[in-house]
Amino acid sequence: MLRTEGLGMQLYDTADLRAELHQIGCRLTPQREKILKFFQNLPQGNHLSAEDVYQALRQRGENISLSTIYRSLKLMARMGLLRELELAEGHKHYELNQPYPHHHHHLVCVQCNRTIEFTNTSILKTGIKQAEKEGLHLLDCQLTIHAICPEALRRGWPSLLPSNWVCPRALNGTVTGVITQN
Amino acid sequence: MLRTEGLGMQLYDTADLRAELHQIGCRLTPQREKILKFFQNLPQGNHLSAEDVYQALRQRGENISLSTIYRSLKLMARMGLLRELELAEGHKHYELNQPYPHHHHHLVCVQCNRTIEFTNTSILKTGIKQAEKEGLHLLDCQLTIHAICPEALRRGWPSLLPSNWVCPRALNGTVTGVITQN
DNA sequence: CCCCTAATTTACAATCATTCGCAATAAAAC
DNA sequence: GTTTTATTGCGAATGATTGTAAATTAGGGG
Ligand SMILES: [Mn+2]
Ligand SMILES: [Mn+2]
Ligand SMILES: [Zn+2]
Ligand SMILES: [Zn+2]
Repeated sequence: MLRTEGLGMQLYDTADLRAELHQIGCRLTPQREKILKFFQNLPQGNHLSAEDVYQALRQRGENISLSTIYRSLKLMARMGLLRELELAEGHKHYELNQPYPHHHHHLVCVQCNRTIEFTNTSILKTGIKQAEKEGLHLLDCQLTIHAICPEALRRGWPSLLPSNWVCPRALNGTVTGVITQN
Repeated sequence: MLRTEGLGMQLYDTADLRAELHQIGCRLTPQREKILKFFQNLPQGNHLSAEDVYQALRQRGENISLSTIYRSLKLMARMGLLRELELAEGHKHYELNQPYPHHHHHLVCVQCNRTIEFTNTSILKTGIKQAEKEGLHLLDCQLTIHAICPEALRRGWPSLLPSNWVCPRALNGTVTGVITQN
């Protein structure tokens, strides 16, 4: 569910989580609590796969099974606590769902997967309007801009690039935490 | 590559396809030609998986292997002839890439997968602007609005719905061909 | 036309993310 | 505490997609 309050999920505590879980007939478990807390303490701009979350928690000594990670991520995405993203990599990524005005979108290079976040309020308005027009309840609204680094283009993309070729921009990591204004 | 000419892909014929394939060191094969023609003759609003394309062509007596379908769809998406869509179903969908002003976006119910297309010119402008700002080459730009039918909400979503429950709206098919104006 | 070479197709195996089945465990309602 | 039923964890299963290697074919140059 798209959250329209002005507060971030950081202020969403254990009691709130329990309440919201109970509302839909679910229970608060240590696993669910830890997973949500983990996302709440993650720096902005991280987009993690289920496997990423699994490894990160395991390193902290938490031993939550991968199945449970998958189940929890899906549940929390449905509940609107997390956002499920389809970037360009063959697996889903998750981030904390930050309501308006922190709601944002993604620009991603299909070659190096570098991902840049940006905000744009009119897009959310479009989503609200379209859902209302069709009589549906809005859950999320994501503009994904697929792009390609000029370095890759010069090397012959969209033909196959040499399998060992890595986009130089990928070196800064595949994710930037900077949210640029529209 | 995002195509900005005013013509639809319908007017993209065999010679054009050959030329564009040769430009990137690829060959024109009967398989590729048939797959593109298939999409060019598909009614607006269809979003097909690789398996869908495979079955449809097979029914027409064309025997193209599933592997080839996968590879061709990916190649043509890279070339900008097709658009690769991440709707809500666990597999990719493809449609003919219609350049501006036919460029459109999708509103999809995460329960019944009903998909509604709509146009909005300002979103494409946003995509162009963001890609330029970051110095990347724009490929595609898709607003995907995730929503839920009120019928599903009333039945308890986001808790698990009875496994046999089907959204009544799914009966009209999961896709509508109508493009509504923004 | 014919030849040559590299691109492509094909059948099939393999991979990878994700889900499922089920016995064991543990919330939370009473 | 007891009971109920959601949840976990494990391994197996699934399903979309990709890889492999041999056979085929497109298309450029004679
Ligand atoms: Mn993000
Ligand atoms: Mn469409
Ligand atoms: Zn790149
Ligand atoms: Zn629905």
